[in-house]
This record gives sequence, structure tokens and C-alpha cells, in this order.
Amino acid sequence: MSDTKPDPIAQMEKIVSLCKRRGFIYPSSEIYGGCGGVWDYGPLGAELKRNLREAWWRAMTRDREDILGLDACILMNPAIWKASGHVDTFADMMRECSLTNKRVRADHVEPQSGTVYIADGAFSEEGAKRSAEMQVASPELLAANILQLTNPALANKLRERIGAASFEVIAQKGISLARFEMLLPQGKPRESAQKLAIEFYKSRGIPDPVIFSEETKQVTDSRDYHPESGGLLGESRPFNLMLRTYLGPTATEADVTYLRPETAQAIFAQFKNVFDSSRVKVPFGICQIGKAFRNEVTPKNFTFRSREFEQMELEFFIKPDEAVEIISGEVATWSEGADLSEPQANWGWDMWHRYWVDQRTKFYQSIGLGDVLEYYWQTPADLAHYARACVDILCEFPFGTEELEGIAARGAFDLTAHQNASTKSQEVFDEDLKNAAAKLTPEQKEALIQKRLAAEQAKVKGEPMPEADVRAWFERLFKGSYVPHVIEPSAGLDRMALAVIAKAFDETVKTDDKGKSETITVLRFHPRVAPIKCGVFPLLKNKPELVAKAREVYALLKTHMNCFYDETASIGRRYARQDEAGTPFGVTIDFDTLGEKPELLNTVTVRERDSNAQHRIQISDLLGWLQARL
RNA sequence: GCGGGUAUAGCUUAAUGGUAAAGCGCCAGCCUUCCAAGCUGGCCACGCGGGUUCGAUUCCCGCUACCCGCUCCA
Repeated sequence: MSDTKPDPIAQMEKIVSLCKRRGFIYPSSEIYGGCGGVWDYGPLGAELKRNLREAWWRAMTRDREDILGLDACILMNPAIWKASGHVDTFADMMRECSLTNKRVRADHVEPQSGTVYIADGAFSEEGAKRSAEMQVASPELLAANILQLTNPALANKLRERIGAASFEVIAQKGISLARFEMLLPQGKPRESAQKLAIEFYKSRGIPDPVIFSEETKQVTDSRDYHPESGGLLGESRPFNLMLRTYLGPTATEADVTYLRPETAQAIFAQFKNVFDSSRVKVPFGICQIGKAFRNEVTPKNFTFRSREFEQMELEFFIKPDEAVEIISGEVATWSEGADLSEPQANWGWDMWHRYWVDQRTKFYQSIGLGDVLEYYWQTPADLAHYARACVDILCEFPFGTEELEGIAARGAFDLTAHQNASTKSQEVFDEDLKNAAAKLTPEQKEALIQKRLAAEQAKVKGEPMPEADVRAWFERLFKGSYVPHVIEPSAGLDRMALAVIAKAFDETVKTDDKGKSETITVLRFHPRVAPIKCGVFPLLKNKPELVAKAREVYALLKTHMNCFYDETASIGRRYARQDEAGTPFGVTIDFDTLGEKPELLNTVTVRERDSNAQHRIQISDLLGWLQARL
């Protein structure tokens, strides 16, 4: 492995290039000029993704007894997105601040009064001088600049003739015609706005801005300025990161629905069906893998943030801490060094949350990402009001350390929201709880209620639950009924695939005897996720016995794992090809296999990608040998 | 969404106002007894649209995509 930190941009370019060259990832719709923020997986990428998907699914479902799978549709009743809050947050008319680009809901701007400062543009002193000197090289620039300075009326005519966009392009080298307008904050002098205006024009590429003309005006009860920054707000326009579509032939507004922006809501919406049809008890989980869509403003970093992506989400439903306390007499909370290996009946949400962070970490270790992980524990200020805790599992990419997975403790927020919106109960009945609660004295019950009331008062975010609601909730609880709480590990499959590729990517420069050096690229995938597990090669192509034997070995292996047969070019080249595809093992059939040395009859060479080590293995042992290492 | 940059073969690059060169790769053949050997032959490109021009891959404009920075990320 290389020790030096490579240039991150060059590193990403190499990875993108390799991905295309070897058939991992291609730009979508490339022959038509592409499609922004969408990427397709080629043959190797599809295998890699499938391996990751299957590893996750196996870890969640088959390796456990307490998690069930679900495969819900991308299209759902739009009421789900209303209930989840997605529509409300993003379907409104939004206005964007011209200074800070912050967005506010158009109907949330309170009327404001005060002094407005306006600057009509600025030019660069140095730039103006320079363009005067450069008149031969750039007469249009000079013309535009001089016109702006000396004859704004004529400049406007020029702008009309060639169009604002062209004019802007010509003039922008030394001049910005952008309008700066802001409402002065109460008690701030005009100079503070001038300072901001200078910064504003600097950010538009003018290093030493001189403002053309300034004016001030008084406004009363205006809704056109950002409540915090004071910046002029742009036109209001609909803003929603959800992709809209129409469900039904008429395609009217009444038929609008959305491509899901996350898979999680389907799990909540189907919670009762799964619970009622599966004979499970809380705690248990429902997991799902599927596509989700977000109309991202800025897709970036290759596949890291795309508009269509695949999520792998688990909703793990647990008892509210109060229920745990009633049943077990105590609630275990996390402390450093706590044993997280086996879930316990007395675990509170905190322990479950830690448990899932631990479980997910083990998963990442099992696919070879263990040593590039970092964790970010959201502070109370970061957290959404309904969330109790959230940890981001981050991974080191060439472009930075970015989120792979979020593990949130969301309380009963989601199921409660759907219960309220749908008017269908999302409660479960817990007989143990009912029986335990029946043994409580009224004083003990009241103590539990008081404890909760105090906790509500101590909340950092959100309104405390009214006492009457708290008492009603406990009444249901004492009868054994509650809406389960949830821990949500939510991972992005495409990000995971990119992380695996970036982690595996390795380049070394090799110099041969003649002093000729070349760059060797190897994808050091963990064998478990490698798209091709094993290459099968006859040592030489023009010896029919070798080819026939190699085809035989290939046939033996290919029904058990993804193998690749290759007989062209030299054996070294074939190894190199597979190195670049990340294939961990290569099997070579040589003359000894055919019995040139009788003691080696029916043995093959297995070559390991990472060490170049070679092992002589009996063909009859080969499958087992390989499977033990995958 | 804003600002800056880039766009030539599968990949990496070159040259040019008169239709494009190379390396690597890939394919076929020969050869080759284990880490990108060699020989022969072959395939494949100026992102899209418009303008200027006798002629545009080259100059100009627009679009699209990607990269960088800002913004956003429920």
C-alpha cells in the first residue's frame, strides 16, 4: 500500500476512470449527454453491490431471529409523506435570500420596517485599469466596462441588444452588475451594509470592488427581506426535494404522489401488518433494502450524493423505558465498557442504541471497512426535536470523511405520527407488561408518572407533553399497550459500494529489470465483497489439454461462486487484469496438473491477489479451500 | 441555485481554422512452462445545438454532463 497521501482530486479521478474502464460504474444515459446525479452500475459494480446488499440482508435477517424483511413499493399513498413531515417541510413556496442563499418559507416572513440599503453594482479598480490597457486584446470588455462607468443608459441598450446573459459575461471580468439590497438591522449604521456589499462583490470575483451607486430607502411592513440576514428575498418558488409523479391516467394535481425519499416510512406504514402476521414480540426489527429518490440541488462526489440511490434501513422496535422499568424493575443504561454482546431484557433505548452502533461497526469490519470508520455523535443542538440520539458512522473518502450510515434513536415519533394521521392504532399489547403493571401499587405508578413529568419539563427541544397526555399514556401503558419506540440504523448502499472501492483502490509503481516502470492498480477488496471471487487460467492457450482441464475446473467452481475464465495473453497479464478487478484468487492449470510431476497430478496453483503467494492445491480440495476464505 | 474550471478512442494524453497522433487497453492470430514479454493484424474519438467562416475539433454563444468552492442535505 502507498504511504503518501495522494491528491484527493486526482485520486477521485483515478477511481472514476477505473470504475468506468473496468465496468463498475458508468454515467447514466451517457450517449445522450448524461443525466445529472444518476449513475449506472456495470457488470462488476452490479456484483459488488449485490454482495454488499446480501451481506447486509444476511446480517440483519438470517443471522438473527429478531428481524424480519420487507419489500415495499416505491410508490405509496402521498398521505404517508404528509404524516411523516416530508411534504410540509419541502412542498411550500420558498424564497431564497440573495445574500446568504438561505431559504425561508414565503408565508413565514413577518413584515419588517426600516432602512434599506441598495448598491447597484461594483467594478474593480484594478480591473478597469487593466482592461483599458488591454483594449486590443479585449475590446468588448473595455466597451462594456466603460459604458457601465460613463453611460449606463447606453450600457442598458447594449445589454438589450446582446441579451443580459451575454452582457454579463462580457462585463463580469471587471464588473458585477448584481444588485445588492438589504434591510439594515435595527440600530446598525449604513456602513455595516456597505461592508457587506463589498464582501458581496468580492464573492463575485471582484477583488477590490468600488461600488457604482448607492441609495437608501425606507420601507414599511415589507415581507421582502430575510428575517435574519436582511437580504432581499428572491421570487418565491416551489421547492421540494421529493420527486413528484402522477399516479393515475389523468395526471392532474389530485393524482400527485412522490417517489419515496427514504425507505423507512414504508416500514412504519406496514408496521402493524408485519406485527400481526409474524408472531413477533417487541423488541424486534423490520428491515428493508430499496431505491429512494431525492431531487438533490447539488449531486456531487461521484455516486456519493445521487438523485436515485439505494438504502438499507432497519427499524428496530423496542419497549419504552417505562415499560422496561415496570417489567424488569430497572432500566440498564449505557456506561463505558458495558457489555453489548447480547441484548438483555432490562435494556433501555440508550443500550439498544449503543448495541446497534456496535453491531453496525462489526458489519463494516466484516466487509473490510473497519479501519476507515469514524463516529460523530450529534449534540443535543444537532438533533431533530423528536430524536433522542443520533450517531453518524463516517468513512474516509478521498474527498473527505463523510457519512455512511446514521443510527438514530427516534422514540415513538414516526409510529405516533402515522397513528395520528391515519387514525389507525399503532399500539402493541404486551402481556408481560400488563401483568407486571398489575402488581404495582398506586404510589409506584404515581412515582413513574412524576418521573416522566419531570423529564418532560427538562426537555431541551420541543414542547413538553401536557400532564393530561402523560397520564393518558401511562393509563394505556399500565394496561399493557404502547406505541413501540424505535432505533433506526439507516445505511446507503451506493455510498457503501463507493467506500469499499475507494478503500480497496491501491496503486503501486513497479520497475522491471530493464528499468521500465509502470503503475499497477489493484483493488484490494475483502474477498467477501469482491465481484469476482476467482479467476481460472490455463497456463498456455495453445495446449488443448491445459485448456480442457481449465474449463473443467472453471465448470466445477462457477456454480458456487462468480468466476472468470481467461486464456488470452500471458499469465502475468491475466493476473494483472484480475488484480484490477479486485479478484482475490487466481487458479492456474499447468503441466503439473496434468501429471508432468506425477506427485502433483490434479493439483493447481492458487495465487493470492494481495500477497502474490502461491499454493498448490488438489482440485478436489479447491472449492472448500476457496469457500473457507470468502 | 451562485461562482470558477473541464469536455478529443474504453482509459490517459497530443496536435490542428483545411476531418486527427500516440501510449495503455481491447479483439484475432502466432508465440509463450506463473506475475502487464514479443511479433503481425484489427477495432474505436473531437459531448450536444447554434453562430462566424469557402471551411470549425480549433474562435464565439447556448445547452448538457462532470470536477472544485459556496449553499443545501428533512
